[in-house]
Amino acid sequence: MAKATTIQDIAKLAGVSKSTVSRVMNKTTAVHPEKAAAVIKAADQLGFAPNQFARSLASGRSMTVGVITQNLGSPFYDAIAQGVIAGLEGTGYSPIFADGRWDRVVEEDSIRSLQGRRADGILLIGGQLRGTDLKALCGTLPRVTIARHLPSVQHCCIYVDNVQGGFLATQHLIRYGHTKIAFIGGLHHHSDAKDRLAGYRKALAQANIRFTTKLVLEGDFSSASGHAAVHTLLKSGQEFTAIFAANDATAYGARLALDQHGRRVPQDVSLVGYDNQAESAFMIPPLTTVHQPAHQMGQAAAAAVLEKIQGQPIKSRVFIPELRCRESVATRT
Amino acid sequence: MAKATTIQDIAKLAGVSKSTVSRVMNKTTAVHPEKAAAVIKAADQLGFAPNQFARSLASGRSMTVGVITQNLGSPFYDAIAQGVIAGLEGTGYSPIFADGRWDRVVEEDSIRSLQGRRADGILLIGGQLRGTDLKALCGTLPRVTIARHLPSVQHCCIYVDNVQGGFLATQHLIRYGHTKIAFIGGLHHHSDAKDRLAGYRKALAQANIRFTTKLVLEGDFSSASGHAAVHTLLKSGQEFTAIFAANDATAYGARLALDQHGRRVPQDVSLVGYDNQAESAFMIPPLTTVHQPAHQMGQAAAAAVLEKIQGQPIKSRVFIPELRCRESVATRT
DNA sequence: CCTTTGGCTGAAACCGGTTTCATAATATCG
DNA sequence: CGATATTATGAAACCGGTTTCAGCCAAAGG
Repeated sequence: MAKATTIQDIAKLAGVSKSTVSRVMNKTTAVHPEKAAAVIKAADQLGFAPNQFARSLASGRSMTVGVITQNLGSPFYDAIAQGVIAGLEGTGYSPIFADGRWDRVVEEDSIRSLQGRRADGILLIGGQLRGTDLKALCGTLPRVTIARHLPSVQHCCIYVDNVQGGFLATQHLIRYGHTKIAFIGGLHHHSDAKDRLAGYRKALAQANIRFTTKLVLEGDFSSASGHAAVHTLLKSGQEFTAIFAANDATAYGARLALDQHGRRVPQDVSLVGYDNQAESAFMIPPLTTVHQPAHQMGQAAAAAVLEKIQGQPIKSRVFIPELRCRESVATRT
Repeated sequence: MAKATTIQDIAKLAGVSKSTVSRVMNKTTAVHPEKAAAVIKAADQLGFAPNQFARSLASGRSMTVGVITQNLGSPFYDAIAQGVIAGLEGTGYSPIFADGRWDRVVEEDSIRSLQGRRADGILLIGGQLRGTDLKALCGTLPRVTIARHLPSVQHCCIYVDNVQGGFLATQHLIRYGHTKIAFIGGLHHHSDAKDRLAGYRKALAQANIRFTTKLVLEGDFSSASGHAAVHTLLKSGQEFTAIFAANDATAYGARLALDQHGRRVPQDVSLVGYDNQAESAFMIPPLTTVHQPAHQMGQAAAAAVLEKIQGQPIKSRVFIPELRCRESVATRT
């Protein structure tokens, strides 16, 4: 590669010292307008792009925030990541991504790598590490956790109330007269899935409906698992008139299986999902689901970590999910 | 933040010079085993994480490849990005992402920013910039374009044959007896959409079916646009027995609109999409669509740019799309 | 007219590594 | 045993910026 143009080249061309060039670029001190103009002209002419490494090394700030994702590809987490990008836009900070792949060891490596890159702050989307591990690993490095609630008080978390979401979905079905409501969960060690199940149980209890494990199926947040779960459920002979799926993808699979067994939605079986994935509004019938303000959470988290970098104290924030009523729920016949 | 430990601290603790520490860390030259052990022990003790900025500044290599995306959130482009991540895994190189947002100016800024971060290579997923602009901007910096075909010879492109994809989809419908096939396109300035339309026309011509603009609708790759297009089509009174949608999202919208107008799929109208999005296999009925090996393309591109960084010459590569037959196409009645 | 104030500016130190170079210590060889 | 080849190592230069510091010069004040 032809060596990139440096601040020194510009200084020579503009007939000033490199200190002056730096001052023009950063507007740290007033410089004579005439010289400033010459510098800018020279920079333009040479197509100058300051070496971020040198800049960061010298200033101590990297102007980046590390974002740890868990296997992109899930609509909910993708939306959060986009919110983060949007929230960082125009702030001078850039995100650098590292993938944690829902694996404790990989996640730890990712954080170390981000530290090596001297990220000014860290944003964790989901993740496996415990609060204490994080603290040990990051020290005083500003960090914010998204879509996960860590009990530790001083740790800032931006998350959704999944218990409430599960409650809303189930309550909605109960209001339509359903009492035999199946729940297709997610991975049982995943806290979101556990919380949604808790919300489901809470709604049941409030309506004096007996909870039975026979109506809770294990899934893994995939459409295939929803499909399989409905097969299992139908084969079990257990009666049900409604299904609450732990996420929309699971609901899609469930919907297909129901169709394949001649059960109509919503006439025979009502269905509620979770996530309000883009495709859900165009399912047949359009899927009633629980909306999570993923994009806003991402933005809020970006703003939060920036504030923390600036030394301001920040507090955790819980977002409230909302039910999006469409056409996959009907009164029990 | 408490100042991080530096190579100098370790040198002092281990009683050697910083050159020696560097040598131990990088295994560039043999050092006395005893001293090496002392260095390693000191590094461990102090929890040393080398400053990537200093390292990159000194060595001139950043060990990163810049990836320019266009508004994450589209399944096809997301899959490519994941392929890139997978392809870089274990190579020592990390991806840094920058969003081009399908905007020429933003894209140019992104490239500059990546140059500022001294990326060793650049991977462009989609994008707006012309080949000559790119060349002017990047100079000799290794770069590979994914999912777009630039005429310039020396420019390496990893892309799919969209004409062939459009051809396959349309031919499939023709084989099932359809002659009145509507096409719901994408943005008409988008080359993928244009190519798919060209494939559609090619299949029609080969079967001696007259092409009419009355059966091609303008969409924007969104479900809403597919939904609207079908409304328009039905209102126009134009007869049709099949629809080829420029992507799966569009097909979802079309499917819903058909349902709302009492047209059954596939009995009344056959439907083919494009992208083989994850949800498509769980649509009702499961959607026949054109599969693009997005993940593999991402991996191939990552491998290509790495080779180019190592100075090896690389050539463009075109991937062939495949039809995934499911249940949304039936013989014309 | 001389001193003080204040705005600009360049020289130089510094950030934390890598890498070159010279040198001291040791090994090999005739 | 003396000369030469081979290691191992530290000193110092360097990467490309930022930032401190001192100095210059012009305007303001006494």
